[in-house]
Amino acid sequence: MAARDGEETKRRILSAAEELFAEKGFDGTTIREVAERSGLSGPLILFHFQSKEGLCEAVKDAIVRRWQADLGGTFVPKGAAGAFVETMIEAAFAFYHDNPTMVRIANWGRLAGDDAPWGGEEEIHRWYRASLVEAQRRQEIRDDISPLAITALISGAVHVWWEFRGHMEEHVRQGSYDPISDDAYLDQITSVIRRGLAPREGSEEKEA
Amino acid sequence: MAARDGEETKRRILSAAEELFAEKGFDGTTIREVAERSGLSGPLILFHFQSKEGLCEAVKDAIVRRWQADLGGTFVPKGAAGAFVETMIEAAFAFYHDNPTMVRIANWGRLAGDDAPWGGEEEIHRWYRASLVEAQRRQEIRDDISPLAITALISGAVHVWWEFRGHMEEHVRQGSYDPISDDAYLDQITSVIRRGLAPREGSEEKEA
DNA sequence: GTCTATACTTAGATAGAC
DNA sequence: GTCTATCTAAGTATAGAC
Repeated sequence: MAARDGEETKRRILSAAEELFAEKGFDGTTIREVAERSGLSGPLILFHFQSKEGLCEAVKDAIVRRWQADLGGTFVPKGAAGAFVETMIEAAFAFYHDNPTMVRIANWGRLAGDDAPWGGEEEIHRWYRASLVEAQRRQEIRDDISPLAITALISGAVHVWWEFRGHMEEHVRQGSYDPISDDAYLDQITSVIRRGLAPREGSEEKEA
Repeated sequence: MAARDGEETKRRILSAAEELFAEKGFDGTTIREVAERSGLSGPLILFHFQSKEGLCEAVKDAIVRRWQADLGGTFVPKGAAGAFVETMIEAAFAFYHDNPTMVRIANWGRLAGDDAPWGGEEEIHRWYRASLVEAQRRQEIRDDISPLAITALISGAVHVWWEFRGHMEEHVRQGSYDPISDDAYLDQITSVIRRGLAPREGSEEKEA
């Protein structure tokens, strides 16, 4: 069926596999399913990627590569001085929005015990820490909260919003909560976190 | 091997299965593994629970039942008026600490697309919402943040701390962050969230 | 209630023709 | 490079003795 073009074939396989791995996890996906979705045969997949394991690694590699090519765009605002916390929340929020399959594949992996950082992740966290420490030095945010706690608080607020989405929608449907939009949520947590991190005296910051 | 006591046998099976489901997920666990860990035979497991599916449902049921029996203890502080947000953070934090297998099994399920609320979860969320709305009415916390956003912010901060633990430890190990203790994290996020939710004027609350 | 033996199904992977 | 046919291993589940 395919154009007898190795590179194109590999791309097709990777694309189908990434979708399926995101949906059902690595263990929950069979080579046959990847074959079906890509319109190719199982043995051809193994021909190009040696084993299922190899296919998984290739998918992760492809995601990381794509992500790194994109990093300049998403994370570059290193200059943004005063509003670093807002920038960080926004970037995390946008990241989850823009990379759903990567997030889901990472989630499957983490549950399965894979705690190793992905691709350029370390670099980003070092940048987070450095920027937060710098903001603390400049008294732009409180210095009695550790950078790790700030990062976790922000990551958590964003993670839950996107990853518990269906679950929270159930609660909304049952009348436990009133729904709010993505933008409203982003604004509201930004406001809470920003005010919660504002230094004690004087520095009342203007509200958005 | 077992004492030919059906109830005791079921308990053993459920216990082994719960551990394994938490570790590896439902799909990632085989009946043979449950048999091995419980010291019983595969067919005996199927005799008592009909199918693997039946075993999974039974494990979930057992967890929910245990949880509900415990709810009075963990979540009862309905009286705690002023400090509701603190109470809520503490309860969530303690819950993750005390119920690791339940949390992991719920995580596997959610990733696999099971968004239905568990057991008495709805009740708890209705209580959250009601308590938050009441606190807003009393002007104890800001009323421009939706209860859903507050719940998500708190759940997220707690979720990430326990569920990204190994992952964050990797970042600490690589020098991206300085480590902090569970208690320090709990104190710090409580402080940030509490201050972030404090009403605008006058009501400067005393710090812990 | 519990086990051993085994049937049936599906997964990953290989052989070999084209 | 790609497919069909097939092997082998592993999973769920059943049969039937004890």
